[in-house]
Amino acid sequence: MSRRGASAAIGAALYGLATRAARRLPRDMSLTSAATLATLARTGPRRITDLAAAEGVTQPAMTALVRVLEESGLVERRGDASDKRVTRVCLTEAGASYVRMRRQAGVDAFERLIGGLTHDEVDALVAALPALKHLEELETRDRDGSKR
Amino acid sequence: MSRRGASAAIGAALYGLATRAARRLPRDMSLTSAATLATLARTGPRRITDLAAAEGVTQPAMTALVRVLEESGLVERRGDASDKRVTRVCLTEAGASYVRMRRQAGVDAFERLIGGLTHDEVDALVAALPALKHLEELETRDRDGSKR
DNA sequence: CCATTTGCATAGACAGTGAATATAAGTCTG
DNA sequence: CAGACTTATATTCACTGTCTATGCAAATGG
Repeated sequence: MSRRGASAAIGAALYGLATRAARRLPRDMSLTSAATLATLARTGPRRITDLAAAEGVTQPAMTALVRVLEESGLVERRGDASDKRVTRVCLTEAGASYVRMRRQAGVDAFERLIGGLTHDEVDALVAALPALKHLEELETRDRDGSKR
Repeated sequence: MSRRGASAAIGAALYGLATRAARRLPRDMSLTSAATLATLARTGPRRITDLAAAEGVTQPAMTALVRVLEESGLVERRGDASDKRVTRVCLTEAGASYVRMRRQAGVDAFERLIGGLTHDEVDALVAALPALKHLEELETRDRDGSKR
């Protein structure tokens, strides 16, 4: 297969898998809220505007979202000493715990599917692990870069 | 790596990739609407209740969703001759075209990311293609099966 | 036939989101 | 250092998507 054809085939397979996986995510919380908690877990406290840009929503939407998360005890608001306009949003222990549980549920769902693969197929995926992790890193960088 | 550890590592990588990909999907339409159109493109005309179960929403939600899609010209309602209660929802040519465009956009996004991989990484993904397609098939079957 | 079941539509309520705007704090300019 | 501008967040209003509860018409089974 040509390199170009390979990209198209891999892209199609990953797109199909990703769209199907997206439909199975738990709906006890909006996708944006879950993504925001995951971002906080990954990068530490952030300001509202920063989070809004990272998740691709407007600032008012993020303000409302943070208010709900705060009422649920998943995040805390903390003022910034050097700039009193700023609200720093911090993950609480309950929030961190929620992120871990949700992530584990997603990983478990994939593990169940992997259980239906042949031994050779699992081996092939193990060999492709560095590539998958690299793709994830490239995606993260691409998103962060294009928003700033 | 043990087979068990392998599943966990692959699951984590795929989950991470899927959740990141989900956030980049176009937002000109709800996830459910896009998924419904994709289901219609994949399996042909379906009745409302059937679509609601397939997408994991209630029947009233699917009724409302189909109404919007119909107003946009992406689907058509057709009565069923043998059972006059039934509404068969059919994809129009415009709807099929939208599904193709959206899918292509998603595939393109992955292709761009794949362009940042090394040659060896691409080779590994090509070798894992059958496994990825098998996973997609397992997921589809799992969802269809658990809802009926 | 009449009661029940099935398939879809409607009504009412609520969460999430965006656009426009308000408020308050910081920063710059002359 | 006073006033204008910019930045960070909050508020308001409207709209969409979803749910639960319910209504209605067609099919089905004694």
